[in-house]
Amino acid sequence: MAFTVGKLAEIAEVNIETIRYYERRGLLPEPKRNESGYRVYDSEALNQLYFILNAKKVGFSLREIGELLSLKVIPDTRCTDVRIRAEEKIREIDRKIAELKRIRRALDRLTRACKENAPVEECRIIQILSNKPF
Amino acid sequence: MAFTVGKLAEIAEVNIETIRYYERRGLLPEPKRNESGYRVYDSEALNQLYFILNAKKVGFSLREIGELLSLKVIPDTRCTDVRIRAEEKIREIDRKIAELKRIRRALDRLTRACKENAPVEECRIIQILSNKPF
DNA sequence: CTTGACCCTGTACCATGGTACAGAGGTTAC
DNA sequence: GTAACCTCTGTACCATGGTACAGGGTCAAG
Repeated sequence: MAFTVGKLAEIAEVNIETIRYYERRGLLPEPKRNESGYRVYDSEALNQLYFILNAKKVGFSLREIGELLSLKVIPDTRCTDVRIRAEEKIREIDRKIAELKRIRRALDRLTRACKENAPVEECRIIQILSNKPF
Repeated sequence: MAFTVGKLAEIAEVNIETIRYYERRGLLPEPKRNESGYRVYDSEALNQLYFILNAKKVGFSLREIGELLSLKVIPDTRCTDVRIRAEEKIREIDRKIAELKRIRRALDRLTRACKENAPVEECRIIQILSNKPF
């Protein structure tokens, strides 16, 4: 139930430096220290680390994760406050998907403009991209 | 038909430092200089700058743009060689879209787990994210 | 002939998310 | 008791894509 930083890193499958980095960023609380000044973590710290890693996986930046974590300390915070952020993130992801689809269509048009065997000087893809954007 | 760097920046609507940065990165050729050592650009340089900006917009990194540009100098390059890169980029974008959709679904599940008025200590979103990832 | 608006080079700095030391000290195994 | 391995702090470095000076020179208007 008590880990050193190396053990925590091993369990969470994360670089040891990353843990110290998260601590510096204020995402992990400063842990207790043993007599030699070594960091001593408990399972709560492990869960908070998992939270950071999972929140990252669903698209939150470290700054946003910090904000989510600080909600916990603000008195009278409701689950809704967390949910609102998740919903805003969903909208952000939807915007990104739309943007990527737009790009995908543009690339599709470009590849269709390609006359396979033309020398690169006549490459329609390059020509189109060399024009002033609208 | 001959611009200074400031004029080029104005026409292409890009920061003047960005142009010098692209030159350092080898994306823009070193331009001619006038008697005072000022950079002198022509419309070909403008088109190459447009190419960089447009290629960026369709998702190519500056490194990849450099590779596309160097295709032009390799003898016997065909338009297909450019097209192949565009198609690889399409696949990359498709992977990104799929990943974002996966994330979106995960966030959807999380928000549905939320019991609106629960205090943050009982927040299901936070609880789920605090578990070991699969 | 001075003021303002350019341009030059070189270097430092920004965000983001880490990673990699160096140089010191602590712990464990044989 | 010493080698191998852990941890500590502090700082530097990585990629990516720029942006912002400082401290100089140049040029056009009035």
